Amino acid sequence: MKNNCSLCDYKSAAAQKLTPDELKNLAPNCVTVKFKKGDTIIRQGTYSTNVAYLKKGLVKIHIDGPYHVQVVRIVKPRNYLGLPTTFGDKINQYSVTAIDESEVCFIDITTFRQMLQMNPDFTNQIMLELCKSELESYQKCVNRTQKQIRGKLADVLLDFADNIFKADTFTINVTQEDLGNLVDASRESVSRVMAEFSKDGIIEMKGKQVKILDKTSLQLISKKG
Amino acid sequence: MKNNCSLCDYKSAAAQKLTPDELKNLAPNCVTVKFKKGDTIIRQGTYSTNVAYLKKGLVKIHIDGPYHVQVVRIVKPRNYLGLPTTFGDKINQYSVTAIDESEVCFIDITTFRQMLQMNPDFTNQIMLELCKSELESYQKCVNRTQKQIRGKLADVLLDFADNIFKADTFTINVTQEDLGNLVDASRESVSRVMAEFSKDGIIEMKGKQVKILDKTSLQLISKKG
DNA sequence: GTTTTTTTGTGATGTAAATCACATTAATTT
DNA sequence: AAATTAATGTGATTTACATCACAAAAAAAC
Repeated sequence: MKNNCSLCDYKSAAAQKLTPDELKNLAPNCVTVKFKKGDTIIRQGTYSTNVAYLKKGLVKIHIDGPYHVQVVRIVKPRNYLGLPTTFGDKINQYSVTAIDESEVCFIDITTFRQMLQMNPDFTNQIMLELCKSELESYQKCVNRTQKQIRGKLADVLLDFADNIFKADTFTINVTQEDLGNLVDASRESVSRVMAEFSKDGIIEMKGKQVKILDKTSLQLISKKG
Repeated sequence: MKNNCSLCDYKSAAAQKLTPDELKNLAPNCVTVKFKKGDTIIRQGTYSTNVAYLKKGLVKIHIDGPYHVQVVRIVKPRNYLGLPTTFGDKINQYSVTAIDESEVCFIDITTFRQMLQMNPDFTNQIMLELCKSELESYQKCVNRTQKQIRGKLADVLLDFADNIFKADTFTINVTQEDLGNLVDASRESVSRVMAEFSKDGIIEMKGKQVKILDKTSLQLISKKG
Protein backbone atom coordinates (compact mmCIF):
# COMPACT_ATOMS: atom_id res chain seq x y z
CA MET A 1 0.00 0.00 0.00
CA LYS A 2 1.42 3.36 -1.07
CA ASN A 3 1.70 6.12 1.47
CA ASN A 4 1.22 9.78 1.77
CA CYS A 5 3.84 10.38 4.41
CA SER A 6 3.04 14.05 4.81
CA LEU A 7 -0.42 13.13 6.07
CA CYS A 8 0.70 10.10 8.08
CA ASP A 9 -0.68 10.13 11.60
CA TYR A 10 1.96 7.73 12.86
CA LYS A 11 5.12 9.67 12.08
CA SER A 12 8.15 8.82 14.17
CA ALA A 13 9.79 11.49 16.29
CA ALA A 14 12.56 11.52 13.71
CA ALA A 15 10.21 11.79 10.75
CA GLN A 16 8.63 14.83 12.34
CA LYS A 17 11.92 16.61 11.75
CA LEU A 18 11.67 16.11 8.00
CA THR A 19 10.80 19.01 5.72
CA PRO A 20 7.66 18.88 3.56
CA ASP A 21 9.89 18.25 0.54
CA GLU A 22 11.68 15.40 2.24
CA LEU A 23 8.37 13.86 3.25
CA LYS A 24 7.13 14.13 -0.30
CA ASN A 25 10.23 12.34 -1.47
CA LEU A 26 9.80 9.67 1.19
CA ALA A 27 6.27 8.70 0.18
CA PRO A 28 7.07 6.86 -3.07
CA ASN A 29 9.91 5.05 -1.31
CA CYS A 30 8.00 3.33 1.40
CA VAL A 31 5.18 0.84 1.70
CA THR A 32 2.90 -0.11 4.54
CA VAL A 33 2.23 -3.79 5.08
CA LYS A 34 -0.31 -5.38 7.39
CA PHE A 35 0.55 -8.43 9.44
CA LYS A 36 -1.62 -10.86 11.34
CA LYS A 37 -0.79 -12.32 14.75
CA GLY A 38 2.04 -14.79 14.34
CA ASP A 39 3.26 -13.43 11.01
CA THR A 40 6.98 -13.00 10.55
CA ILE A 41 7.92 -9.40 9.81
CA ILE A 42 11.68 -9.81 9.77
CA ARG A 43 13.48 -13.14 9.71
CA GLN A 44 16.87 -13.65 11.34
CA GLY A 45 19.55 -14.61 8.85
CA THR A 46 17.94 -13.01 5.81
CA TYR A 47 19.17 -9.88 4.05
CA SER A 48 17.88 -6.62 5.30
CA THR A 49 16.82 -4.41 2.43
CA ASN A 50 14.55 -1.96 4.18
CA VAL A 51 14.15 -0.01 7.35
CA ALA A 52 11.08 -1.25 9.17
CA TYR A 53 8.93 1.03 11.29
CA LEU A 54 6.01 -0.12 13.44
CA LYS A 55 2.90 2.00 12.88
CA LYS A 56 0.27 -0.09 14.64
CA GLY A 57 0.04 -3.29 16.64
CA LEU A 58 2.54 -5.08 18.81
CA VAL A 59 5.54 -7.18 17.87
CA LYS A 60 8.24 -9.22 19.52
CA ILE A 61 11.92 -9.13 18.64
CA HIS A 62 13.56 -12.50 19.14
CA ILE A 63 16.89 -14.21 18.60
CA ASP A 64 17.65 -17.87 18.10
CA GLY A 65 20.12 -18.65 20.84
CA PRO A 66 22.33 -21.73 21.15
CA TYR A 67 19.63 -23.56 23.13
CA HIS A 68 16.37 -21.66 23.00
CA VAL A 69 14.81 -18.62 21.48
CA GLN A 70 15.28 -15.44 23.44
CA VAL A 71 12.60 -12.79 23.18
CA VAL A 72 14.66 -9.60 23.33
CA ARG A 73 11.72 -7.32 23.82
CA ILE A 74 8.18 -6.42 22.96
CA VAL A 75 7.91 -3.30 20.81
CA LYS A 76 4.96 -0.97 20.57
CA PRO A 77 4.12 1.39 17.74
CA ARG A 78 6.10 4.39 16.59
CA ASN A 79 9.35 2.57 16.87
CA TYR A 80 11.83 1.39 14.29
CA LEU A 81 12.36 -2.35 14.16
CA GLY A 82 15.90 -3.24 13.54
CA LEU A 83 17.70 -0.02 12.89
CA PRO A 84 21.00 -1.48 14.08
CA THR A 85 20.82 -4.12 11.39
CA THR A 86 20.26 -1.54 8.73
CA PHE A 87 23.64 0.02 9.38
CA GLY A 88 25.61 -2.46 11.37
CA ASP A 89 25.08 -5.57 9.33
CA LYS A 90 23.37 -6.46 6.11
CA ILE A 91 22.01 -9.66 7.58
CA ASN A 92 19.24 -9.51 10.13
CA GLN A 93 20.56 -10.56 13.51
CA TYR A 94 17.09 -11.16 14.89
CA SER A 95 13.54 -11.94 13.89
CA VAL A 96 10.48 -9.79 14.40
CA THR A 97 7.06 -11.40 14.71
CA ALA A 98 3.63 -9.79 15.09
CA ILE A 99 1.88 -10.63 18.33
CA ASP A 100 -1.19 -8.59 17.43
CA GLU A 101 -2.50 -7.38 14.11
CA SER A 102 0.18 -4.90 13.07
CA GLU A 103 1.08 -2.37 10.42
CA VAL A 104 4.68 -1.91 9.42
CA CYS A 105 6.11 0.71 7.13
CA PHE A 106 9.08 -0.45 5.07
CA ILE A 107 11.34 2.37 3.98
CA ASP A 108 13.85 2.01 1.19
CA ILE A 109 17.31 1.93 2.68
CA THR A 110 18.83 4.32 0.15
CA THR A 111 16.13 6.88 0.77
CA PHE A 112 16.64 6.50 4.48
CA ARG A 113 20.36 7.07 4.09
CA GLN A 114 19.69 10.14 2.00
CA MET A 115 17.55 11.61 4.74
CA LEU A 116 20.35 10.97 7.18
CA GLN A 117 22.80 12.63 4.83
CA MET A 118 20.60 15.69 4.27
CA ASN A 119 18.86 16.38 7.55
CA PRO A 120 20.96 16.60 10.71
CA ASP A 121 17.89 16.96 12.92
CA PHE A 122 16.52 13.71 11.61
CA THR A 123 19.89 12.04 12.13
CA ASN A 124 20.15 13.42 15.61
CA GLN A 125 16.81 11.95 16.57
CA ILE A 126 17.68 8.58 15.12
CA MET A 127 20.97 8.57 17.01
CA LEU A 128 19.16 9.48 20.20
CA GLU A 129 16.87 6.51 19.80
CA LEU A 130 19.73 4.19 18.97
CA CYS A 131 21.60 5.27 22.08
CA LYS A 132 18.60 4.97 24.33
CA SER A 133 17.84 1.53 23.11
CA GLU A 134 21.43 0.46 23.62
CA LEU A 135 21.45 1.71 27.20
CA GLU A 136 18.16 -0.02 27.78
CA SER A 137 19.48 -3.27 26.43
CA TYR A 138 22.49 -3.12 28.75
CA GLN A 139 20.21 -2.66 31.71
CA LYS A 140 17.93 -5.43 30.56
CA CYS A 141 20.82 -7.81 30.19
CA VAL A 142 21.95 -7.16 33.73
CA ASN A 143 18.44 -7.83 34.98
CA ARG A 144 18.09 -10.96 32.93
CA THR A 145 21.28 -12.45 34.26
CA GLN A 146 20.98 -11.40 37.87
CA LYS A 147 17.38 -11.34 38.96
CA GLN A 148 15.48 -14.47 39.61
CA ILE A 149 12.31 -15.48 37.89
CA ARG A 150 9.81 -13.85 40.23
CA GLY A 151 11.62 -10.53 39.93
CA LYS A 152 11.91 -10.76 36.17
CA LEU A 153 8.25 -11.64 35.74
CA ALA A 154 7.28 -8.76 38.00
CA ASP A 155 9.39 -6.50 35.77
CA VAL A 156 7.64 -7.72 32.67
CA LEU A 157 4.17 -7.24 34.13
CA LEU A 158 5.07 -3.72 35.25
CA ASP A 159 6.54 -2.94 31.84
CA PHE A 160 3.33 -4.11 30.17
CA ALA A 161 1.16 -2.05 32.49
CA ASP A 162 3.24 1.11 32.56
CA ASN A 163 4.86 1.29 29.14
CA ILE A 164 3.15 -0.92 26.64
CA PHE A 165 -0.55 -0.89 27.50
CA LYS A 166 -0.58 2.03 29.93
CA ALA A 167 -3.31 0.29 31.91
CA ASP A 168 -3.40 -2.09 34.85
CA THR A 169 -5.64 -4.51 33.01
CA PHE A 170 -4.40 -5.84 29.73
CA THR A 171 -4.42 -8.86 27.48
CA ILE A 172 -1.02 -10.33 26.65
CA ASN A 173 -1.33 -12.07 23.36
CA VAL A 174 1.66 -14.31 23.98
CA THR A 175 1.98 -17.78 25.42
CA GLN A 176 3.66 -18.54 28.70
CA GLU A 177 6.40 -20.05 26.64
CA ASP A 178 6.98 -16.64 25.06
CA LEU A 179 6.98 -15.03 28.48
CA GLY A 180 9.52 -17.62 29.51
CA ASN A 181 11.70 -16.70 26.57
CA LEU A 182 11.36 -13.07 27.53
CA VAL A 183 12.62 -13.64 31.06
CA ASP A 184 14.89 -16.62 30.33
CA ALA A 185 12.83 -19.16 32.20
CA SER A 186 11.01 -22.35 31.31
CA ARG A 187 7.31 -22.18 30.58
CA GLU A 188 6.66 -24.37 33.64
CA SER A 189 8.35 -21.86 35.89
CA VAL A 190 6.33 -19.02 34.38
CA SER A 191 3.16 -20.96 35.02
CA ARG A 192 4.11 -21.62 38.62
CA VAL A 193 5.11 -18.04 39.39
CA MET A 194 2.02 -16.59 37.74
CA ALA A 195 -0.12 -18.99 39.79
CA GLU A 196 1.72 -17.87 42.89
CA PHE A 197 1.14 -14.18 42.07
CA SER A 198 -2.56 -14.97 41.63
CA LYS A 199 -2.78 -16.89 44.87
CA ASP A 200 -1.09 -14.01 46.70
CA GLY A 201 -3.63 -11.56 45.31
CA ILE A 202 -1.02 -9.62 43.36
CA ILE A 203 -2.61 -10.23 39.98
CA GLU A 204 -5.84 -11.69 38.66
CA MET A 205 -5.85 -13.85 35.55
CA LYS A 206 -8.72 -14.59 33.20
CA GLY A 207 -7.28 -16.49 30.29
CA LYS A 208 -4.73 -14.16 28.75
CA GLN A 209 -6.13 -11.12 30.48
CA VAL A 210 -4.10 -9.92 33.41
CA LYS A 211 -5.24 -7.44 36.01
CA ILE A 212 -2.66 -6.00 38.36
CA LEU A 213 -4.17 -5.76 41.81
CA ASP A 214 -1.15 -4.90 43.92
CA LYS A 215 1.42 -2.89 42.05
CA THR A 216 3.39 -2.09 45.18
CA SER A 217 4.07 -5.76 45.84
CA LEU A 218 5.05 -6.20 42.25
CA GLN A 219 7.52 -3.33 42.48
CA LEU A 220 8.93 -4.83 45.65
CA ILE A 221 9.33 -8.23 44.05
CA SER A 222 10.94 -6.59 41.02
CA LYS A 223 13.52 -4.98 43.28
CA LYS A 224 14.14 -7.55 45.94
CA GLY A 225 13.02 -10.88 44.58
CA MET B 1 47.48 17.38 28.04
CA LYS B 2 46.57 19.36 24.93
CA ASN B 3 46.39 17.63 21.60
CA ASN B 4 47.26 18.13 18.06
CA CYS B 5 44.51 16.05 16.59
CA SER B 6 45.70 16.40 13.02
CA LEU B 7 48.89 14.58 13.89
CA CYS B 8 47.26 12.08 16.23
CA ASP B 9 48.30 8.52 15.45
CA TYR B 10 45.30 7.05 17.21
CA LYS B 11 42.46 8.61 15.25
CA SER B 12 39.18 6.74 15.27
CA ALA B 13 37.67 5.51 12.04
CA ALA B 14 35.17 8.34 12.40
CA ALA B 15 37.81 11.00 13.06
CA GLN B 16 39.58 9.97 9.89
CA LYS B 17 36.57 11.33 8.03
CA LEU B 18 37.11 14.81 9.45
CA THR B 19 38.52 17.59 7.29
CA PRO B 20 41.80 19.29 8.24
CA ASP B 21 39.82 22.30 9.39
CA GLU B 22 37.56 20.22 11.56
CA LEU B 23 40.55 18.48 13.10
CA LYS B 24 42.15 21.83 13.82
CA ASN B 25 38.96 22.90 15.56
CA LEU B 26 38.84 19.65 17.50
CA ALA B 27 42.30 19.99 19.01
CA PRO B 28 41.59 22.79 21.51
CA ASN B 29 38.42 21.01 22.57
CA CYS B 30 39.84 17.74 23.75
CA VAL B 31 42.31 16.57 26.33
CA THR B 32 44.19 13.34 26.74
CA VAL B 33 44.37 11.88 30.22
CA LYS B 34 46.49 8.97 31.42
CA PHE B 35 45.09 6.40 33.80
CA LYS B 36 46.77 3.71 35.85
CA LYS B 37 45.47 0.18 36.36
CA GLY B 38 42.42 0.32 38.58
CA ASP B 39 41.68 4.00 37.97
CA THR B 40 38.09 4.98 37.33
CA ILE B 41 37.65 6.64 33.97
CA ILE B 42 33.88 7.02 34.01
CA ARG B 43 31.71 6.50 37.08
CA GLN B 44 28.16 5.19 36.84
CA GLY B 45 25.62 7.68 38.15
CA THR B 46 27.68 10.80 37.49
CA TYR B 47 26.99 13.38 34.80
CA SER B 48 28.55 12.78 31.47
CA THR B 49 30.13 15.94 30.14
CA ASN B 50 32.48 14.57 27.55
CA VAL B 51 32.82 11.94 24.93
CA ALA B 52 35.55 9.53 25.98
CA TYR B 53 37.75 7.79 23.44
CA LEU B 54 40.30 5.11 24.28
CA LYS B 55 43.68 5.79 22.65
CA LYS B 56 45.87 3.30 24.49
CA GLY B 57 45.56 0.57 27.09
CA LEU B 58 42.68 -1.64 28.05
CA VAL B 59 39.53 -0.89 30.04
CA LYS B 60 36.48 -2.65 31.34
CA ILE B 61 32.93 -1.36 31.14
CA HIS B 62 30.86 -2.46 34.12
CA ILE B 63 27.43 -1.94 35.60
CA ASP B 64 26.29 -2.23 39.17
CA GLY B 65 23.51 -4.78 39.02
CA PRO B 66 20.94 -5.58 41.70
CA TYR B 67 23.20 -8.22 43.21
CA HIS B 68 26.67 -8.02 41.71
CA VAL B 69 28.70 -6.01 39.32
CA GLN B 70 28.45 -7.09 35.72
CA VAL B 71 31.43 -6.52 33.47
CA VAL B 72 29.76 -5.68 30.19
CA ARG B 73 32.91 -5.95 28.15
CA ILE B 74 36.58 -5.33 27.81
CA VAL B 75 37.39 -2.54 25.36
CA LYS B 76 40.60 -2.10 23.44
CA PRO B 77 41.98 1.10 21.92
CA ARG B 78 40.47 3.15 19.13
CA ASN B 79 36.99 2.81 20.54
CA TYR B 80 34.64 5.30 22.08
CA LEU B 81 33.69 4.59 25.67
CA GLY B 82 30.13 5.40 26.38
CA LEU B 83 28.82 7.00 23.24
CA PRO B 84 25.27 5.91 24.06
CA THR B 85 25.38 7.87 27.28
CA THR B 86 26.47 10.98 25.47
CA PHE B 87 23.25 11.10 23.53
CA GLY B 88 20.82 8.83 25.25
CA ASP B 89 21.15 10.00 28.81
CA LYS B 90 23.05 12.69 30.62
CA ILE B 91 23.88 10.35 33.46
CA ASN B 92 26.40 7.61 32.93
CA GLN B 93 24.70 4.26 32.99
CA TYR B 94 27.92 2.40 33.55
CA SER B 95 31.42 2.75 34.88
CA VAL B 96 34.66 2.41 32.96
CA THR B 97 37.84 1.34 34.74
CA ALA B 98 41.37 0.96 33.43
CA ILE B 99 42.70 -2.58 33.59
CA ASP B 100 46.06 -1.57 32.13
CA GLU B 101 47.81 1.75 31.90
CA SER B 102 45.55 3.66 29.52
CA GLU B 103 45.19 6.91 27.66
CA VAL B 104 41.76 8.40 27.13
CA CYS B 105 40.88 11.39 25.04
CA PHE B 106 37.98 13.45 26.40
CA ILE B 107 36.19 15.42 23.73
CA ASP B 108 33.92 18.32 24.53
CA ILE B 109 30.35 17.28 23.94
CA THR B 110 29.35 20.43 22.11
CA THR B 111 32.27 20.14 19.73
CA PHE B 112 31.40 16.52 19.13
CA ARG B 113 27.81 17.46 18.35
CA GLN B 114 29.04 20.14 15.96
CA MET B 115 31.07 17.58 14.08
CA LEU B 116 27.98 15.39 13.82
CA GLN B 117 25.99 18.35 12.58
CA MET B 118 28.56 19.35 9.97
CA ASN B 119 30.08 16.16 8.66
CA PRO B 120 27.73 13.41 7.46
CA ASP B 121 30.60 11.00 6.85
CA PHE B 122 31.69 11.34 10.44
CA THR B 123 28.12 10.83 11.60
CA ASN B 124 27.70 7.83 9.40
CA GLN B 125 30.77 6.18 10.87
CA ILE B 126 29.63 6.89 14.42
CA MET B 127 26.21 5.44 13.66
CA LEU B 128 27.80 2.38 12.15
CA GLU B 129 29.76 1.79 15.33
CA LEU B 130 26.73 2.36 17.51
CA CYS B 131 24.72 -0.14 15.53
CA LYS B 132 27.46 -2.73 15.53
CA SER B 133 27.91 -2.47 19.23
CA GLU B 134 24.18 -2.79 19.80
CA LEU B 135 23.99 -5.94 17.70
CA GLU B 136 27.00 -7.30 19.52
CA SER B 137 25.42 -6.63 22.87
CA TYR B 138 22.26 -8.48 21.88
CA GLN B 139 24.30 -11.48 20.91
CA LYS B 140 26.35 -11.31 24.07
CA CYS B 141 23.25 -11.18 26.19
CA VAL B 142 21.88 -14.31 24.58
CA ASN B 143 25.16 -16.08 25.23
CA ARG B 144 25.34 -14.88 28.81
CA THR B 145 21.91 -16.16 29.63
CA GLN B 146 21.97 -19.42 27.72
CA LYS B 147 25.43 -20.88 27.71
CA GLN B 148 26.90 -22.46 30.74
CA ILE B 149 30.07 -21.41 32.44
CA ARG B 150 32.53 -23.58 30.53
CA GLY B 151 31.15 -22.28 27.24
CA LYS B 152 31.17 -18.68 28.36
CA LEU B 153 34.73 -18.89 29.64
CA ALA B 154 35.84 -20.50 26.40
CA ASP B 155 34.22 -17.56 24.59
CA VAL B 156 36.08 -15.05 26.69
CA LEU B 157 39.42 -16.74 26.19
CA LEU B 158 38.87 -16.90 22.44
CA ASP B 159 37.82 -13.25 22.39
CA PHE B 160 40.99 -12.28 24.23
CA ALA B 161 43.17 -14.27 21.89
CA ASP B 162 41.47 -13.38 18.63
CA ASN B 163 40.20 -9.85 19.15
CA ILE B 164 41.86 -8.15 22.07
CA PHE B 165 45.44 -9.41 22.17
CA LYS B 166 45.60 -11.05 18.76
CA ALA B 167 47.92 -13.68 20.18
CA ASP B 168 47.47 -17.09 21.76
CA THR B 169 49.57 -16.16 24.75
CA PHE B 170 48.45 -13.15 26.74
CA THR B 171 48.31 -11.70 30.21
CA ILE B 172 44.87 -10.88 31.51
CA ASN B 173 45.25 -8.14 34.05
CA VAL B 174 41.97 -8.91 35.78
CA THR B 175 41.12 -11.10 38.73
CA GLN B 176 39.07 -14.26 38.50
CA GLU B 177 36.34 -12.31 40.21
CA ASP B 178 36.33 -9.91 37.25
CA LEU B 179 36.23 -12.82 34.86
CA GLY B 180 33.32 -14.14 36.85
CA ASN B 181 31.52 -10.83 36.49
CA LEU B 182 32.22 -10.93 32.79
CA VAL B 183 30.61 -14.33 32.34
CA ASP B 184 28.07 -14.08 35.16
CA ALA B 185 29.63 -16.71 37.34
CA SER B 186 31.14 -16.81 40.79
CA ARG B 187 34.89 -16.53 41.20
CA GLU B 188 34.98 -20.06 42.59
CA SER B 189 33.40 -21.44 39.46
CA VAL B 190 35.87 -19.54 37.28
CA SER B 191 38.72 -21.00 39.30
CA ARG B 192 37.36 -24.50 38.94
CA VAL B 193 36.75 -24.29 35.21
CA MET B 194 40.12 -22.70 34.51
CA ALA B 195 41.76 -25.49 36.51
CA GLU B 196 39.79 -28.00 34.48
CA PHE B 197 40.89 -26.41 31.20
CA SER B 198 44.50 -26.59 32.41
CA LYS B 199 44.19 -30.20 33.49
CA ASP B 200 42.71 -31.07 30.10
CA GLY B 201 45.63 -29.44 28.33
CA ILE B 202 43.48 -26.82 26.68
CA ILE B 203 45.27 -23.90 28.24
CA GLU B 204 48.42 -23.33 30.29
CA MET B 205 48.45 -20.83 33.14
CA LYS B 206 51.41 -19.06 34.72
CA GLY B 207 49.99 -16.56 37.13
CA LYS B 208 47.90 -14.22 35.03
CA GLN B 209 49.50 -15.35 31.80
CA VAL B 210 47.36 -17.65 29.73
CA LYS B 211 48.55 -19.70 26.79
CA ILE B 212 45.97 -21.33 24.59
CA LEU B 213 47.18 -24.78 23.63
CA ASP B 214 44.11 -26.27 22.01
CA LYS B 215 41.98 -23.70 20.28
CA THR B 216 39.85 -26.29 18.56
CA SER B 217 38.69 -27.73 21.86
CA LEU B 218 37.96 -24.23 23.09
CA GLN B 219 35.85 -23.51 20.04
CA LEU B 220 34.00 -26.75 20.56
CA ILE B 221 33.34 -25.97 24.21
CA SER B 222 32.21 -22.50 23.22
CA LYS B 223 29.66 -24.00 20.88
CA LYS B 224 28.49 -27.12 22.64
CA GLY B 225 29.31 -26.72 26.29
C1' DG C 1 -19.89 -30.69 17.33
C1' DT C 2 -15.79 -33.75 17.17
C1' DT C 3 -11.21 -34.28 16.67
C1' DT C 4 -6.64 -32.61 16.80
C1' DT C 5 -3.32 -29.46 18.25
C1' DT C 6 -1.73 -26.01 21.33
C1' DT C 7 -1.40 -24.23 25.73
C1' DT C 8 -1.45 -24.59 30.66
C1' DG C 9 -1.03 -26.75 35.47
C1' DT C 10 1.42 -29.47 38.81
C1' DG C 11 4.10 -32.99 41.04
C1' DA C 12 8.61 -35.68 41.16
C1' DT C 13 13.40 -35.75 40.02
C1' DG C 14 17.84 -34.01 38.48
C1' DT C 15 21.55 -30.63 38.07
C1' DA C 16 24.60 -26.64 37.28
C1' DA C 17 26.33 -23.55 39.82
C1' DA C 18 25.96 -20.53 44.03
C1' DT C 19 27.25 -20.26 48.60
C1' DC C 20 29.85 -21.45 52.61
C1' DA C 21 34.07 -22.50 54.85
C1' DC C 22 38.57 -22.79 55.06
C1' DA C 23 43.53 -23.47 53.34
C1' DT C 24 47.05 -21.66 50.42
C1' DT C 25 49.43 -18.57 47.71
C1' DA C 26 50.57 -14.08 45.86
C1' DA C 27 50.86 -9.24 46.15
C1' DT C 28 51.04 -4.91 48.90
C1' DT C 29 52.04 -2.24 52.67
C1' DT C 30 54.67 -1.02 56.48
C1' DA D 1 61.76 -8.84 55.87
C1' DA D 2 57.55 -9.08 58.37
C1' DA D 3 52.90 -8.22 58.44
C1' DT D 4 48.64 -7.30 56.10
C1' DT D 5 45.65 -7.70 52.58
C1' DA D 6 44.05 -9.51 48.32
C1' DA D 7 43.54 -13.35 45.21
C1' DT D 8 43.12 -18.17 44.42
C1' DG D 9 42.09 -23.33 45.15
C1' DT D 10 39.00 -26.97 46.69
C1' DG D 11 35.72 -29.66 49.21
C1' DA D 12 30.86 -29.95 51.27
C1' DT D 13 26.28 -28.21 51.19
C1' DT D 14 22.33 -25.83 49.39
C1' DT D 15 19.26 -23.95 45.96
C1' DA D 16 16.78 -22.12 42.24
C1' DC D 17 15.45 -23.85 38.27
C1' DA D 18 15.23 -27.03 34.41
C1' DT D 19 13.63 -31.10 32.85
C1' DC D 20 10.54 -34.96 32.73
C1' DA D 21 6.03 -36.83 32.85
C1' DC D 22 1.64 -36.54 32.77
C1' DA D 23 -3.30 -34.48 33.14
C1' DA D 24 -6.45 -30.92 32.09
C1' DA D 25 -8.13 -27.17 29.61
C1' DA D 26 -8.46 -24.19 25.67
C1' DA D 27 -8.10 -23.12 20.92
C1' DA D 28 -7.96 -24.35 16.22
C1' DA D 29 -9.00 -27.33 12.56
C1' DC D 30 -12.03 -30.29 10.46
